[in-house]
Amino acid sequence: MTSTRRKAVACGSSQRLLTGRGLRATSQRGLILDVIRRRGGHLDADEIHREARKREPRISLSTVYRTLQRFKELGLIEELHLDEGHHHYEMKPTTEHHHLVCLGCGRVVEFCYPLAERLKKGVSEIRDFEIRSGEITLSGYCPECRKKRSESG
Amino acid sequence: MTSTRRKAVACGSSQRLLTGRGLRATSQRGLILDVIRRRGGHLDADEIHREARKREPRISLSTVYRTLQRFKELGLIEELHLDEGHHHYEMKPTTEHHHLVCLGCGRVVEFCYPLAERLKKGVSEIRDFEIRSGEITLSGYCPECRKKRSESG
DNA sequence: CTCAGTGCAAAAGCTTTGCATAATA
DNA sequence: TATTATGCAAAGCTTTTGCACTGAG
Repeated sequence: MTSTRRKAVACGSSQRLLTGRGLRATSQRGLILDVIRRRGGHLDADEIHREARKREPRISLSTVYRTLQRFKELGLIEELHLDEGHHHYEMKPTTEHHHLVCLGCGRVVEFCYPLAERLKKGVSEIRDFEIRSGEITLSGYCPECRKKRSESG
Repeated sequence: MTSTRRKAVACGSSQRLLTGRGLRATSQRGLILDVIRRRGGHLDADEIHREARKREPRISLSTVYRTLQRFKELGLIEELHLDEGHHHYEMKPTTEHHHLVCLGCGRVVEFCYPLAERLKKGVSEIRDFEIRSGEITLSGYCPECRKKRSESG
């Protein structure tokens, strides 16, 4: 117990983040958390897996999925439904923000908007609900793509 | 051309709706449009297929998917990203509305909110974008489920 | 030591696609 | 008649699951 022996385990801060919430701190979980945190915005499971593999080549895609699931349950990350076929994930933001996707270049812009707060005031259907989460997804064309479109089409 | 012969084809109004936009009017398309229109709210592809089969048992799921794709491109219907694994579709609403999903019973409540309009005014990141569509998805607990939850622990 | 977590492979959804046939314009 | 649309079956993607093994507590 008092030895100084170390294993490849989730590093300091993430270790506490995990064990403090009843999860075992494994190197994989620490790594996945770090990948999401570092990139800072809407990664999908496959991207997270590819990135994680660079540092721990044997990590499996199922571990990524299972971990994302746990993190989501803990409220550590958020699952986004930006577009079609699959999900994106990002660290739970400290200030509530939402996403705007450019239909031309795929670029994602974030913007702040206190959703629940505003809706609670103005929308009667919502008053009696206990809102747990909310997501705005906008799509449109950014200035550059709008320019390209008007030139070529 | 002047004959009175009729085939099983998309009925009156939907026929014009389709041919007027460069699509061929087929019985399947008319049927699918009718199913979505009648139910009036967030059906998924499989539900549409099952419903359509009651009236035209040979209609295939791929036709449903291909048709939904076309309708979406034409702006006839809207694709919703309410939750996890798959999409929902509904007629393009005349008044802009969004969705609130109960995490307890799965019930979906609609509410009106002129999204783009309000955001354009208040959110600087959005000003230069040409917004094409926007979707708010909220989740939470409805009054009944909240009650159940507080009773059962 | 015990049980949660992992890797692997296989399965399970949902959606798309290739191809021959059928129907529309 | 020239395309476009359909049905069927097969493939493609993303995500989940079963199982034996490993590692955290």
